[in-house]
Amino acid sequence: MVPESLRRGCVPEATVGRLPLYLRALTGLHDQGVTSIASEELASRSGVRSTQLRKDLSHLGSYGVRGVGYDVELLAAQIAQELGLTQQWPVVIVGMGNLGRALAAYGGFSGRGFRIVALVDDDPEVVGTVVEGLTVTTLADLATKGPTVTIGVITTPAPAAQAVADELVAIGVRSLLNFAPGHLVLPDGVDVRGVDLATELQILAFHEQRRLLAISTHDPLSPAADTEAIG
Amino acid sequence: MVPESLRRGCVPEATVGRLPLYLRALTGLHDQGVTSIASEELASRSGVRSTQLRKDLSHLGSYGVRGVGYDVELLAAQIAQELGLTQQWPVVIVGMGNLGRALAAYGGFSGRGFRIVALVDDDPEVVGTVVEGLTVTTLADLATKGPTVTIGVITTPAPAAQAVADELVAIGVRSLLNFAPGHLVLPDGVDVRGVDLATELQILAFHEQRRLLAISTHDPLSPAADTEAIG
DNA sequence: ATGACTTTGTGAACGCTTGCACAAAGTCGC
DNA sequence: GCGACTTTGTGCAAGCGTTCACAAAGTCAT
Repeated sequence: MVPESLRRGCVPEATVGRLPLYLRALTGLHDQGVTSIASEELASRSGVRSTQLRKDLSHLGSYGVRGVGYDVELLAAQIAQELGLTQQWPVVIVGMGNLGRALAAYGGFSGRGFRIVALVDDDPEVVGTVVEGLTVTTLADLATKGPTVTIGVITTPAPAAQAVADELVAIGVRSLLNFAPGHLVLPDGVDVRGVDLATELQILAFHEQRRLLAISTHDPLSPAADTEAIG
Repeated sequence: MVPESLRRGCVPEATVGRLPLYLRALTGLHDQGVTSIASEELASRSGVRSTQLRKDLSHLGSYGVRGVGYDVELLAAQIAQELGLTQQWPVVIVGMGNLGRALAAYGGFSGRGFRIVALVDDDPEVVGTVVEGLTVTTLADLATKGPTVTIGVITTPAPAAQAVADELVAIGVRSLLNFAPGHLVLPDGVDVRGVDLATELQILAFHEQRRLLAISTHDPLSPAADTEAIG
């Protein structure tokens, strides 16, 4: 019942970030009828090195068989338990714009440990309408007569995000996934993960520029430093 | 013209990931009419420590004034240049489902260094329709008669993502932002960033479970399990 | 049963990232 | 002009994460 990791000590944050990768690869293998897999193969399907995979799994306990590999089903169950996916976490999406609707329509929630139990917006035109089988409510209604929610997903415009986050915390939500650009300041104990399109693109742009500069810098004007460093 | 960092050595990856945060905070300050800011204040608005902010900025060069702080406009310009945002990178979105449309409608692209120049789908019903002022084309048409694109955003269902990525790389795209779950395997030199809703939620679930277990483990029953598991 | 082979699990080394302490360098009041 | 004060920039140490090398522990053919 209690995850192995609580006995073996805590799981490093970097490992936690990769467990979902492994779990996804494992469920894919399971669907293909594969019952056993070696760390080398599972690692390449997850995009990591096999040594890293093994060390990550070692934080959960020893569920592999030396000389053979891992039982797909068993390992998937262990990771799912570690991630707390044996139960269904109730999720609320706040902000029924394009993105909020896209997420509400996304089917990958249920069956993976999450269920959308409420949709929220502040536009009177939108409140009361039915989206994906759920009636959109206001935040106030969610607080008073809505279902209990554990995870809040914020898909509002940036200016509203902080106020929404504050209200969600006020009704007991401790885990937030924020799609609005900007940094939320919240009390300790609240877990926020930000997903920001602009940030991701800008990181790509940085590397893209590096590629271009690396090429164009081949013609000389500043070569003195470079050539010394190489040759 | 050439960013300062090319002379001062390379910028750490962790720093690159935070530069967009600083840039966003700075543009916000600029809009409010603030012209100068100290590292302490800028750091708290970005959600990092001031020492970290200063070290990050030191990789770009010295643009602060001791005793005063940073010139908002100048620093923003420096970061923008470092990230390669002085030009407009042409972006294609592949997959005109809910998420693809949401991204196409998102206004935060232009003015921040990116411009959507093409929308792609493979559904004959969708190809030819106009979304956000752009006519949806096929990948084949993009390759032959489409505009040049530098960054590809993949919002297709998971099974199609790998094939789409391969085709994008074939027409010269070297930077991909993948919203489809799963790991893309691509040649060296291609930069992929994955954004996965399920992964983010599962990381939140992990911490949420930790919180709950930390409370429920206060009552004793589990210590026995320890001895059993070990012996 | 046994030896060759495969694969896991892990201690140790390495590199990257963060945080600290402090010197350097400026402003501001007088 | 000058001293007190503020804030930046950076060498250094601690912590975290990744990779390497290898022993431990199993399978499989014979």
